[in-house]
Amino acid sequence: MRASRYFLATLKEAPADAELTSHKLMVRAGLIRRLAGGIYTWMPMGLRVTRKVEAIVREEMNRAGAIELFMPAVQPAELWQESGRWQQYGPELLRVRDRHDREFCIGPTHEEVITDIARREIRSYRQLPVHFYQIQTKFRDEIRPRFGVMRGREFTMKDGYSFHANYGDLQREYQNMYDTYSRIFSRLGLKFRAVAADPGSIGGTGSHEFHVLADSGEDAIAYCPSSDYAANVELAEAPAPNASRGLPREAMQKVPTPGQTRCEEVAEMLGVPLKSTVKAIAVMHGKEFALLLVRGDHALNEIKVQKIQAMDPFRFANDSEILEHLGCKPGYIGPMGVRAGIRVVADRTVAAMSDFVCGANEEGFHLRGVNFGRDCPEPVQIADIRKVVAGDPSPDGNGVLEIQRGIEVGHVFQLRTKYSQVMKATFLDETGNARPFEMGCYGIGITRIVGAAVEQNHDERGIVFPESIAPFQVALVPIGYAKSAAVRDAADTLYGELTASGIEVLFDDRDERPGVMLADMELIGIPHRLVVGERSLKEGVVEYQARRDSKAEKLEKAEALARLRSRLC
RNA sequence: CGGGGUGUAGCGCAGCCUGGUAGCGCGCUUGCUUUGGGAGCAAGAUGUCGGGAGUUCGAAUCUCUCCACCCCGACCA
Repeated sequence: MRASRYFLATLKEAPADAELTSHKLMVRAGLIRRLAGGIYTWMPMGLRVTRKVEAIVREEMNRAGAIELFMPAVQPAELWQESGRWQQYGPELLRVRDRHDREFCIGPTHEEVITDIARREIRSYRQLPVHFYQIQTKFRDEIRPRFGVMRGREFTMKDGYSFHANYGDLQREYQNMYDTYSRIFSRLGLKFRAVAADPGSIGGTGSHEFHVLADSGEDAIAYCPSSDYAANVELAEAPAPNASRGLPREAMQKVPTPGQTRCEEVAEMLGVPLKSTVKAIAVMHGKEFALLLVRGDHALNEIKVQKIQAMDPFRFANDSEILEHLGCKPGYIGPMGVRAGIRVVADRTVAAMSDFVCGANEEGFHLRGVNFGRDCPEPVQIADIRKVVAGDPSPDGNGVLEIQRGIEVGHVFQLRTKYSQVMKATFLDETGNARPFEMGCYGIGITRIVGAAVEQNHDERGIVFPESIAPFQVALVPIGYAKSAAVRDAADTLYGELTASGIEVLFDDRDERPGVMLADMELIGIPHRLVVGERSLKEGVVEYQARRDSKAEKLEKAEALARLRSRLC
């Protein structure tokens, strides 16, 4: 491709609304342009990248035996009412009406449509198993779109749905997809990790997420370096401490802590370790008020709370509810002297603490030397309600956990019969009985992968695309293209030879100043670069530099060609 | 939805406090010079100062209101 006939949309400065590095770089490199909040145009250069991601995903899905189809983006409300999600999904589902006032939604996902296809088309176990997938535009009206294409409202997703006669076969396909996804992310050239996940609102049982590792990722992953264990921190279990609770040593004592409302502040003021404080979090479950206790240096895991009995759903109590039930404002609350009937749920770690510091339920005061049993009642309920932290023992019993951050780019679920049952999608088994399909569901965020790839691979000069998804493989930069016949001849010839070998070349024939061309090629992140100029031509060489190299290498033209061919063809 | 912030040329910003001719850098157009890391000189074009209402002789500037966007918290590929 000659740059003079293409469309480069590079920018020196990033728009002010971009926060994340990858977002800034994608805009600056001319990959994307924002149309509205969370809605982006894929510019020519960016589209080339997404097409490459799609191609790899498509190839591997086909290899794995899945069959591509294409479902409508606009879906009738009736289907969603049938599955119950028309009510459940909430405002994230973009609902529209047609001219006859019939209701539709713009599909955020396609379980309903594919289940409808299956119940119409598949009648016998002889037609099973089958796995359909598509690469399609989804729309989710996110509460807060951000990070450019990483959390957009409109995005491209590969979603696949498999149908099976029995659970065993679903498990086989689940493993097949787990392996396929691992191969896809490896081919994309990304550092990633597969982790056990919370099945979340889509429902079902087994579930794994695939995360591209990046410090700016929105998710935290707990993993164990000495075993295979890896899980989203939302899910990772914090085992009960080994040591049993120590005996009380201190007498309980009320201490003034004016203005100190956070555990950190109280610990510092009293000169005690943060680990010996207890943080009380007031929540409401319907009309019921409850107190959750976690150690001062731990964080509440809301997903785990959601899962404990009679706590789903819950929300944080507001100041007036706290005042009503504890007679105190937040910042000084604790389990001491709470009215009977208020449920106190202690984290496992807290339950094993003695001589701890907590709020006195009196503004400006905390208590130290507090002990369960002696000073306040034993907690009504003990549960795992905190987020794991680095250094926690691994739930599989091998070593300790580390935490790293990731960007979720893939998710595999075992849906089982969640949709087939409510939507009456059945087949006849060997004995002639109608049974609901066992279903699996497998998603990959195509456009998010592009953002994640940039987030994981960039430097101060711009994007460093993995070879597999770079918009072009080679940047050919002639210096003095218009002036020098020698340069022009050499560059044109090289361009012809590379192109003839099937190599994708961005030939910068704009006759810009060298700095402009080099900076643009680096910003866009093209992995290989050849510079042709009079200076090097006189020495009979061209200059080759890989995007990550710090210096150019002088190579004879034939050698440069041979090297690129052996690498890229 | 709650809390914080920003809207001025295509992009990045100043001007606003203290009302009085709409500015700077980049980009864009034309010409000349330049040509190995985002050129120099000269000449130019581009604005409902987010919208509306109000105060005032006069509003980018003060007041009210609406809107959009961004950042921090509840969602997910």
